[in-house]
Amino acid sequence: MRPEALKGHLDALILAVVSSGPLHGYAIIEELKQRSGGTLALPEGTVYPALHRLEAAGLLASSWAEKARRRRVYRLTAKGRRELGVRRGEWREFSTVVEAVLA
Amino acid sequence: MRPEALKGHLDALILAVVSSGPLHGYAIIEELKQRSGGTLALPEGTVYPALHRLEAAGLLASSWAEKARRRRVYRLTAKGRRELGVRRGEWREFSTVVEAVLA
DNA sequence: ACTTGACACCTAGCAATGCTAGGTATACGA
DNA sequence: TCGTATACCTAGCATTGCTAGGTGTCAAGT
Repeated sequence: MRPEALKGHLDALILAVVSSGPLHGYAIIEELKQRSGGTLALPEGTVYPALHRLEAAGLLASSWAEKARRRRVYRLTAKGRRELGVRRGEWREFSTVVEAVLA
Repeated sequence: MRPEALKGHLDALILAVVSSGPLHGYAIIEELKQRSGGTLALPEGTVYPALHRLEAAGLLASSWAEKARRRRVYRLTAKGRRELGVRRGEWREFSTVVEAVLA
């Protein structure tokens, strides 16, 4: 899969993963790999900046884990949850349109 | 729909539209609007550069229409037809993955 | 005759974003 | 001890859709 295919949709995927419960960055990468059956093996250089972007936008909030390894744990904010809903709707519309044109 | 959603998928949409028969640029824009039920109202500044890109990549070929208005008519090359097949497959995979993660 | 709008093409420069490639550091098993 | 996995980070690049501007033709309305 070309990397460009993901553009504009990564944020929604991350929000969806974090909506199941707080996760740290590395675990988010693993979870994306898992849920996609291995297809979505995103490099850290893709995901970490995206997390910072989402936090700056107020859609995620983070804190350093007290124990164990140095981990920044992200959780969904109320705004992030609303945005996830919007993005899911947008995905519906987008995929419907693409299907219609490609068919 | 955010414009970024389209990124990386526009080429496939254009190839699909042209695969039904040669069309000039403006008509391609109209056809995309039509097939998407009005959702895909793409500005010329998006489509024309994309057409040049696709022609430079050897996926489309063009010629000026002899009669009537000044029109550059695009048609699919053999390479373009193959690429369209690849892109359709890629879309399948991509949308499956997104569904799996968003669900 | 003039004006408006649709048709039809083009491009420079911008903004967003995923990736490459590099860096740092800890923990654990061979 | 040495490699591998875990875990974080960033600068700079390449791609790409869009904005905003430009040119010109043609038909219809006033």
